[in-house]
Amino acid sequence: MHEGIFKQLKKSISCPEKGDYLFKAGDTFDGFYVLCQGSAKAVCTQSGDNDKIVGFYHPNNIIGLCGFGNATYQESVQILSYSRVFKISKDDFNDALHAMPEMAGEMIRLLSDNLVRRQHNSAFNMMQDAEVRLMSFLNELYACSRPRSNQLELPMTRVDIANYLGIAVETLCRLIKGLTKKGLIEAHNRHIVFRHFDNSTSSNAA
Amino acid sequence: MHEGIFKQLKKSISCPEKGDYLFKAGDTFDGFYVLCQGSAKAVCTQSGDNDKIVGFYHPNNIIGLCGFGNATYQESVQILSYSRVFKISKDDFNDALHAMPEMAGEMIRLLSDNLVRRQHNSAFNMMQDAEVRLMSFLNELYACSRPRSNQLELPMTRVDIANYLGIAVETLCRLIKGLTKKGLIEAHNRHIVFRHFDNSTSSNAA
DNA sequence: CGTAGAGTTGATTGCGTTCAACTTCAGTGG
DNA sequence: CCACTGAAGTTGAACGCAATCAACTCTACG
Repeated sequence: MHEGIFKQLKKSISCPEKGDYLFKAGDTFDGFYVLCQGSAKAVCTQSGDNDKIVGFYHPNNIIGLCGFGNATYQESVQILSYSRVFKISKDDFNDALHAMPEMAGEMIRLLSDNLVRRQHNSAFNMMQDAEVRLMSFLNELYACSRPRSNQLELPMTRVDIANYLGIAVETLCRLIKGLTKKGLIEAHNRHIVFRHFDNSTSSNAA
Repeated sequence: MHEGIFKQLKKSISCPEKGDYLFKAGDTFDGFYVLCQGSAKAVCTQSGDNDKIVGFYHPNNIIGLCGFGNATYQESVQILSYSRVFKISKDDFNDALHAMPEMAGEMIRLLSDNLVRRQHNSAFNMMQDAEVRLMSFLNELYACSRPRSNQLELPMTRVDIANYLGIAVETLCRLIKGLTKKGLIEAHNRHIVFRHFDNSTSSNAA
């Protein structure tokens, strides 16, 4: 969204593959990333043995803002599909902060936005039942995919989705089946067709 | 936590009473607050009719950071008990940002911290069952209360706690009963006595 | 063709919700 | 000071969503 802010900054580009980590939780924070193409997931290692997916990243998202706080990244970010990312190093950013003080405001706004988004998501996840959350998740993914048709290719596994939504994989499976039975979507593996856009906002002809 | 950052800033003080609002969701953002004394709750009005408590504020917490994003506050903050708050206006803060560019870094760190905290809370709430969440909630309240004994006076109602934890009031009641039966706490109305601090610091907390 | 991971289905169990009734507490006015 | 009132808190019974366990199919890829 606010990726434009960092246009003027010095940055390095790289093209990580599926499975690669941009960084892991606990690594020393040395900069943040702009995802230009591809997708990634953010994982937190909770107390104990099990991980929790706290979010997915899509093109134009900023990755690694969690690291400013105490100088180490607070989540692990793993690439889901071949991606292109810009990296803006901490030092370059700090230099730019002094050269262009108006960028501080932009960064503060960006962080505040992220804070609000997480807050709303958290509230939403606790109030709505699993089916509503799933449909909302799919709609958000759809919106992020620069839709050219009423279709969507999921970049992540069922296990990842279930983990993110806080439900069991089996439950997710049954929910997808339920949505299909209701005529809202069609799902073949990771290919999703939306069936409720017949007359509403979708602008394309497909 | 980072309240010290704003020591040098121009600020106005006020003493809101229980029930007062510092601001409501949708109000024009004109500054943020430092809670010096008392307590407050943050409420989000979700789509529909029902509200959701997304957090409680304790002394030294910063309130209103959610407003930087799109120039309006994104939550309503209501005072729970007689409080003292500093307000730092948006304009004063922006002036200070130009005068002391190092403050930008501090603010960015503060926001990043908040982001991480919300993220962890969100993950925690989705993974743990209600009893663990409640005990964790009580422990956090205890830690925020500058403990002088193993006791705690809850500033909020059962309804508020249940709403925040995402459970029914009746469930909360039964959980408290359960924790009491286990010998972890004693609860008389809003007065809580912790019974598990006898020998170890906290083996199962956190 | 064979294997391992991904995805699906069925049966059973349990945690937390809902609804309804009740008790306790705090504040108000007579 | 006591009686009244409404909010806050508690208890019980029944229901339902989602978890768990186990078995199975499908898909990708060597």
